[in-house]
Amino acid sequence: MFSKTCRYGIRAVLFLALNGKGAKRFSPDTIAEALEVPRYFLAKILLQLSRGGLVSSAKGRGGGFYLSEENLARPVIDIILELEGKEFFKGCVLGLKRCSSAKPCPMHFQAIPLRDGLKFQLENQTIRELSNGLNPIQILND
Amino acid sequence: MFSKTCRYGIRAVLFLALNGKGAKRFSPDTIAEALEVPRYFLAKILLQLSRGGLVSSAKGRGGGFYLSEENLARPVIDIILELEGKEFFKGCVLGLKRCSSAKPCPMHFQAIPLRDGLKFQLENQTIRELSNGLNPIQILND
DNA sequence: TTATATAAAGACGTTTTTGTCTTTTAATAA
DNA sequence: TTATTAAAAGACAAAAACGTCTTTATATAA
Ligand code: FES
Ligand code: FES
Repeated sequence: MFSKTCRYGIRAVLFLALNGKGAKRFSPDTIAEALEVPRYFLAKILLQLSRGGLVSSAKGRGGGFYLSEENLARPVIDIILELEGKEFFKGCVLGLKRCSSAKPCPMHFQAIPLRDGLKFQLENQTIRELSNGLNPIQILND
Repeated sequence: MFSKTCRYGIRAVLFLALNGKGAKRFSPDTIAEALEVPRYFLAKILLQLSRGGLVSSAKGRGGGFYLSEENLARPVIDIILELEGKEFFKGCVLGLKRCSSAKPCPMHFQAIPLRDGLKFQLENQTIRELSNGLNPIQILND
């Protein structure tokens, strides 16, 4: 479904949402240890998310990653588009050049409504909303 | 969504379903040219499908790939399970060790119903059914 | 029996994804 | 100002996915 990059990224963002009360900052190492994911790899993902405006960061002593109000107000889908690419929810599931109900491939009407359904949900839910009422253990590996 | 292996494989199976009236056989080259996919790569995919009992083949002069009655009666999902692996429709979309509604990850209730919906459709549709009423151009690239 | 056509097997190469490590830049505390 | 801390940048490497090619086995036709 999602790449490891994307899976780690979503969980890291939610980790920040759940633990960041009071302007706390977190290093990639701290997050990676909590989520049990490769630390250097996660550091790169956080950097990419930072470039995409999905997370905020501060350099130097006392610095680290965190979520600003703006970050929290972003729709969840933006995490996925940033890490999987802008085309993730576009195009034919069988890889054909065009995708339309006018000339549908054999799987079009089975797959596209479901994909569009997920897309709609993620477009209309902010990171804050997704993290609300979430138990911190829900992003942990066991 | 699907890997290239899986996308090429599904289209190749449907090519055989649509063109195989009258016990015709097709070489990987013929199929690859029609579908505009890499021929040697497709040959490997067809071999894997053959091992999985999704397509049939005959060696030697006049041989090639085709679909038997048994092949046509297989559910569409088996193509995907063969080429993506048996775990494709299983497990947590965020990669967590366990997936259950008892301890759901943040995306569980958004993603799992949709995935299960697609799974159910593909389990309950045979290759023959999927190919019925299909226009051959629907598996072509343009 | 011989030539030919074809799948099967397997070696090899390229690209993308995933993962690791070191060096540089910048912010803060003392 | 100096030491320390932490993100940013970038080099490197392993694994998986994607793709190509050659050789071998086998069935059919002549
Ligand atoms: S044409 Fe293939 S998914 Fe729409
Ligand atoms: S727990 Fe993640 S999808 Fe079910």
